[in-house]
Amino acid sequence: MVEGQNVMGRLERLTGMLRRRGVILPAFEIHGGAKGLYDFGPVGGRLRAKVQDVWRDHWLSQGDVVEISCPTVTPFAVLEASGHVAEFSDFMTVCQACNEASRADTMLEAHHPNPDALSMSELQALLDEASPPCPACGATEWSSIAAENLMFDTVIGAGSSGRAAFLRPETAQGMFTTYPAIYRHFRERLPFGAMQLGRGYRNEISPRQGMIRLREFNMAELEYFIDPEAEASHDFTPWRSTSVHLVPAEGDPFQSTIPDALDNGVILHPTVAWYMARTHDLLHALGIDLDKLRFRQHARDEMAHYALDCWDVELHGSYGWVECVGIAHRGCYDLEAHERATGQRMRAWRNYAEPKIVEIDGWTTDGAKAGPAFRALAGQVKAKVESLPADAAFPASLILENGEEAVVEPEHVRRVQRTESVAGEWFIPHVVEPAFGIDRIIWHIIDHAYQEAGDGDDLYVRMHLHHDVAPIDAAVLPLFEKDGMGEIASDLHLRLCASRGVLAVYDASGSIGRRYARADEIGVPCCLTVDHTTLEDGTVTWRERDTGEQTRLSIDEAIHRLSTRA
RNA sequence: GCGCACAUGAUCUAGUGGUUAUGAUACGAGGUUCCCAACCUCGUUACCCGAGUUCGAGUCUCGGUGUGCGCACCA
Repeated sequence: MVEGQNVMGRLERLTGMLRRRGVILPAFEIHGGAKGLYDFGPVGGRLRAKVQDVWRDHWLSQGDVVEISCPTVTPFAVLEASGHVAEFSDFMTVCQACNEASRADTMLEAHHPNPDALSMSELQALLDEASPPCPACGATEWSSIAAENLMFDTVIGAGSSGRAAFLRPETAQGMFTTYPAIYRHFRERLPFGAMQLGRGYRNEISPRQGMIRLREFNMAELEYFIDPEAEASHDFTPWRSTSVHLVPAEGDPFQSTIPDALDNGVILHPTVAWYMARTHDLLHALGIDLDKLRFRQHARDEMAHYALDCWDVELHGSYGWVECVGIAHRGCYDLEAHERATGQRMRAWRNYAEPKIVEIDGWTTDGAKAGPAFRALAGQVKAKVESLPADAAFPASLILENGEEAVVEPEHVRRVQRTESVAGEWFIPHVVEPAFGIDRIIWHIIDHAYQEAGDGDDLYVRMHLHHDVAPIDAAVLPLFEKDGMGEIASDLHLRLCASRGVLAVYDASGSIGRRYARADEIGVPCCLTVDHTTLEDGTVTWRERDTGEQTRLSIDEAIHRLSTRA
C-alpha cells in the first residue's frame, strides 16, 4: 500500500515535471483538452525525433530494409480488404433497463460457438432468440444492435462524389499495398523489409493512463517478407550469451538466450527470434532498463487468427507491464487479402532447384467445334473435359455444375500431349512484423530514466537519458554574465547549435547549482561552464550529468566531442 | 460507455455563500556569489467551460469538458 502510494506520488511528480518542462502535455489544453491526445512540447518533440532516428538507423543498418511513407487517409476498400473494417467493429447493444452497453457477441458466447464471426443481422436474430440477461442488471430488454467502429472515418472528396475512408489504424497496410514497388526495388529477390514511421489512429472508447492509450499515436512498423520454404539464415552469435526474460504461452516464465529458446522450440520461427533479438538491442540502445523488459508469447486464442507466432515486448513502468512492441509472424494473410480483393499479383517468384519437367497428357476442347455446340455452357464443358484423365473415351456424358448433362462427341475435343519445363513458381511471401508503439516506448524511456534522489520534499531529479535520445545535447552556462564570460558562452552556444545534429541551450539565470539542476531534470548529458579560467586559457568545464564529474577542455575539443557523438 | 471521486497561477496546494483569493516552489528583473536547487530586493501568472439558484457563487444545483480509480473495452 505504502509502495503503491510511492509509485503514485512518483508518477504525479513525473507527469507534473513533464508538463512543466515542455516534454509531454495534454493537447489543446486552452480549449479544455481532448482525451487521448497529447502534445510533445519543445523538449518532447526533440525526444521523439531522436527516438525515431535511432529506430530508423537501427533497422536500416540491416541493409535489406527500406523506409517508405504512406498516407494516413486510407480508402475504405483497403481496410475492408485487410479485415480492419470487420475486425475493428464491435456490435453493441444497450440494456433498456439500466442503459448499460454490452457487446452482443460477448453475451451470446453461450448460445453460439463463435458469435464473433456472425454478421450483424445474424447476431440480431440470435440476440432476439436467446435474449441473454444484462450482465449489469439482469434485464433482458435489448436495443437493436449498432456497429461501433474503432476507426476514425472520413470522406475523400466533397459531396456525393466523396469516397468513404478511414484514418489508418496501423501503418502496416502501406507496406502491403506498395509491395509490388518494394519487390521491384529489391530486384525481385527475397528476403527484404519495408518500414514506416508514422501516425495511427484509433477512436478508443475510453483512453486511459496518459501516454499508454492514445487516440492518435506514433507507431513504427517493419514488414519483413520471407520465402516460407527457404531456410532462414540468421546469425545469432551476438545473442548466444545474452539472457532475456521469456513468458511463454504455456508453462512458467523463464530466462534463456533467444537462440536457445528457438532451439528448444519455444520460439517457433527463426525470423521471429531474429527480430526479438534485434528489438532487444534496439530498446537497450534507447535506454530501456533490460530488467524491466520481457517477451510474452501470445496464447493461441489471443493471436489474430492468421498469426503463426506472436511475441510482445512488455516494458515495466508506473503502469505495470505494458505491451510496447508486437513481433508477429503474420503468414501470408495480408498480401493474400489484398491480392484477393484487387486481383493484383502480390507474389514473389521462386526458382526450383531443378526445372520441373511436366508431362501434360489429357484433353481439351476444340473451340471451333465445341463453342457453337455448347454455347453458354462451353466454358464449363471445357473445364470438365480438361479434368478428365488421359484414357477418357468419347463420346462421353458429363454432368455440369448446374446438374445439366452435356454429351461430348469426339469432334468436340482434342488430345493434348506435350512436355513442359517449369522453372519455378509464384508464391505469396510470408511476413514477420515487428510493430512498435513509439509513444509507449518513449514513456518507458522516460519512466526508466527518471530518478529522484534525497527524501522528503527536497527531491533532486535527474533523467538518465542515453545521449542518443537526450533532447538537448549540452547546456552552456556562463558562471557569471560579466567580464566577457557571457559573450564567450553565447558564442560557444551558437557554434554548438550550428554543428549538425547538436542542440545546445544557453542558461545564465540563477546560481550555477540551480542551472545544473534544471539541466539534470530534463536529462541534458553535459553542461559546459564558462568561468574565469576560460578568460585566461580558453578552456571550459565539462560536467557530466550522471556523475557530476568535471573536466577541463578547450572549447574546440568540447565542440568536437559533442558533434562526433551526436 | 457506466459508476465513484476530483478540477484554484507554470507546478503543488489553502480556502464552510460575503473586502483586494492562501502559501510554497518555479519563472522574470536587479543585487550578491570563483561550480551543484544558498541569500537579499522587486515583479509576472489562477478559481475548467456554460447555464441556473442568490442581493452576492471559487464555494450550492444542473449540463458539458478534462483527470484519477473501479467495471466494460483495449488491432
